[in-house]
Amino acid sequence: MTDDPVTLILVEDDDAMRHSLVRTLGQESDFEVVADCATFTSGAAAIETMAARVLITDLKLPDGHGFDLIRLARQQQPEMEIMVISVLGDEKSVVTAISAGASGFLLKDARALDIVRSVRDLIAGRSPISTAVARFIIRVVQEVEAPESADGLLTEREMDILWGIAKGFTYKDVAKRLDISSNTVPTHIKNIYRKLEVNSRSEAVFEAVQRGLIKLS
Amino acid sequence: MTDDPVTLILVEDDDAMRHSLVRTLGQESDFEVVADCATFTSGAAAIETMAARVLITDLKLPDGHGFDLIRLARQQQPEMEIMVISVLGDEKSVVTAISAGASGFLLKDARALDIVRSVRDLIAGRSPISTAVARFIIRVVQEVEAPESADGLLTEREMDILWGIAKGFTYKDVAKRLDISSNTVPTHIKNIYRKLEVNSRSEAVFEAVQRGLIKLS
DNA sequence: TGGTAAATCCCATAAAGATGGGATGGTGGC
DNA sequence: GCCACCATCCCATCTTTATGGGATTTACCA
Repeated sequence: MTDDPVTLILVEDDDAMRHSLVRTLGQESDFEVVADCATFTSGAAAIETMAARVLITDLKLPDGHGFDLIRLARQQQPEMEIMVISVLGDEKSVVTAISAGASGFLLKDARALDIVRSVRDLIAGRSPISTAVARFIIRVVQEVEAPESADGLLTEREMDILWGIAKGFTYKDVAKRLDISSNTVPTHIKNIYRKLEVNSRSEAVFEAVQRGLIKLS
Repeated sequence: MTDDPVTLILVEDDDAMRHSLVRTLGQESDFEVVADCATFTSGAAAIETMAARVLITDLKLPDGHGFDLIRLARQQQPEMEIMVISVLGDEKSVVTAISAGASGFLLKDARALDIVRSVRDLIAGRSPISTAVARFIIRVVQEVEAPESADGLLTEREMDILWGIAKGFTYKDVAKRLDISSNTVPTHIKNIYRKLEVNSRSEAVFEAVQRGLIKLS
């Protein structure tokens, strides 16, 4: 079967590296490098003017940041898969690139074979990531999904009340929803304030979110 | 140089798979499998009684969940590197395992060579992750670190006010802090409410946090 | 130049909240 | 059996909010 070729836009300022990539990728019969750019400007122009399946970009470009290129691509062509090939493997670069929209991240020491396979991984919905940078990504996940710390501080009933005020309900509304007297609500509120060391609804909500007592969305 | 051997605890209920792993890992002269267990119970016992550099575990065990084994290991031996080798590659399993403390995650189709190299990656502080599961991890990072979306919705001044009410200040307090009339504050509040489509301070705070307008901590 | 948006100020009123007090019944541990 | 904690209810008072109006200045953009 002759599928549509996999179209690629390549942005890499180092000439030797770029030529090498073009050659490597070009040897694949079903790959087609539709644009190879050495600058942020030309890369942005390519993204804005021609459709492609994959964007491969460096992060350090002479006239702009690769991050912005990634964001532009996300905006212009949401279906495009984005892979970073960079020497920058520090935590900030990695996390920023990923959160900007990159789905793959290879360090520049990757070999030719790895790159072709990585592109195939990418278009198959997988995410090729150099092991050296993956640790940074994992750390983010661990920190974020962790907040099992502060629980049990508030009682179940107090959580109900808290949820109600986060949603902007009045005492009366909350009382009606929980089917209790509207006189009872202020009592719980008082206890919540004492426990969270606050003294207003908005501060309580903020504090509760910060402590992970209230789950967003 | 003769370093200390890399000690490993292996937990895998499938006999064939476990024997294969023991054989593969044992062939490395500097590896030492100090315990190979087929159940959650024996795995937990091993973690609690003997020190090891690396834990390799399956997720699906006959008498308990691999997640709990990971948490136990984190608790008992924080320095231990944890790698999951599993057939379960769904989003929930992956994210749960990672946030529980795993630093590596291989699907079971990985070849012998990959496993040895992955263990070496792991003890070197890197994170071997199968490309197929890496996408899930990336998605978490993208969702979490993303909130660059709704910005510019509120003006700078409105953000000042919003920050004030999140901190529990009254209109008067906010006015004093920003050195404006206390009559001006309600005006901004009204505009904030309109823009966020809410009608109380607490709801505004909640909505603002949810939209990423207010950064926590 | 005219229009729009931001930021400031003012006033008034009804609604809701914050906070003090006190009280009852149930549950679970020591 | 007593004590601590939870959940419930009641009341009163003062403060703060929510919301409606209307107004001015500045600044930027079409």
